[in-house]
Amino acid sequence: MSTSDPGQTRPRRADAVRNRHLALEAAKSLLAQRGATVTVETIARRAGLGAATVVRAFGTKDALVDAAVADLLDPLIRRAGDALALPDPAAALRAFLLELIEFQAAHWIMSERVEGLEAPLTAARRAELRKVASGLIGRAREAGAIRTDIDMTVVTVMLGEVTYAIARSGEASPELAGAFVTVVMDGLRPRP
Amino acid sequence: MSTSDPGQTRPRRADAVRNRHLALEAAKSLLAQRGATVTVETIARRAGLGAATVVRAFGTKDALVDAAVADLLDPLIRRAGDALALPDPAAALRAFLLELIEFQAAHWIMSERVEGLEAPLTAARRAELRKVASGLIGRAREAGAIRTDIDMTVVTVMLGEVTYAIARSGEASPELAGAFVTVVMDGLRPRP
DNA sequence: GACGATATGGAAGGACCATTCCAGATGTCA
DNA sequence: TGACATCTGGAATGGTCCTTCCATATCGTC
Repeated sequence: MSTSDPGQTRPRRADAVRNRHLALEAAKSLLAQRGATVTVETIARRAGLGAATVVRAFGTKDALVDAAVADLLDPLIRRAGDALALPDPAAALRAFLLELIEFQAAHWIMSERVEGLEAPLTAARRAELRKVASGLIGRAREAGAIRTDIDMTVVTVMLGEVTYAIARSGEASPELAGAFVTVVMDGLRPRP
Repeated sequence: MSTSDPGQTRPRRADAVRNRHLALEAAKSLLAQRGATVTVETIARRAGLGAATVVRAFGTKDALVDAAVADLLDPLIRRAGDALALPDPAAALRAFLLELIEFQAAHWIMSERVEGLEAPLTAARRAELRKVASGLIGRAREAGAIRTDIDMTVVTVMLGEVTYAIARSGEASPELAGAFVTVVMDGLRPRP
């Protein structure tokens, strides 16, 4: 389902497009701040719209959340791609981990279980992110910066869960994040 | 407010005591399995009681959850205490971490944010657990098994969050848990 | 500028859930 | 065994929230 479907359905009215955008931005901001418990009513008020309008623009609240989270993930994916261009693979991985922690700490909704929630857009972005992260890890491994006695997919899962955890803990101070990344990177070094 | 208050109020009736126990056991089991979203009605049905009876036995659903989670934590605290008696501090810490992961993986509710939930009983148990864990970490540190360039409270927080994260990830396979503990323990070793 | 298609939002609908009520059942104690 | 305080659970209550309705407003086009 792409944004425009020329030939069959008429294009949506300009105000509908604008309102959809307003709703999405409001949702992104509030979901990041307060998580998935924000009510549609709250999102609508922030966007300066009626609750009915917000829901109608996406079909259901769940679809709105899906779209908003997917949108939030976009810049993170882009920055992970940028890290792939850095010359030092180990430094790139370290930088990415720190960014991941910062991102998750700044986006409350990222730390919520979304059990059984139909979220195709979010799932696709997560897959993309995982792919880029695997690239970073693989590159560090090829460069000899990561031990090979542990399966690479295990390392990938581990880093994902673990940055999540650190981000979630209290205030996720830079000190804690730094110490954590140091410990894990050291632990991942090939054993002498 | 202690369980018995002799001299003032009469002791509770035997059936009330028994039903409270049934409700608590049902709650423990269901909370571990499905998390805090289980309804009072579900717990009541499992316990073979009416929903009103279950709520009345604890005052509110939140109080019931608090009591149940506190109860679930008890055996874990006991086993952590046992680990303190092991001769090798590093091995004791490692064993405790593995147990912690297994415990959290087996108890869904342990991985839920309980934001703003009044939970004095649970808070007390968590404090106890943290104390024992600090003992384990401190002992390993004194034995020279843990680097000293990272603040010990940071290490404590880190290990807590991080076992949580690993437990939460998918099925928390023993393989993943083992790899994770290995990496973190290696990363925590004093740098050569 | 006018007309039809589309969009809006306040209000109503409907689902879910913790908690309270109360009439009847059950334990407790003399 | 009888009297009475306590306890029980089905039903009622009150609250929250997503979603749908529909009369009104706005847009797009001719």
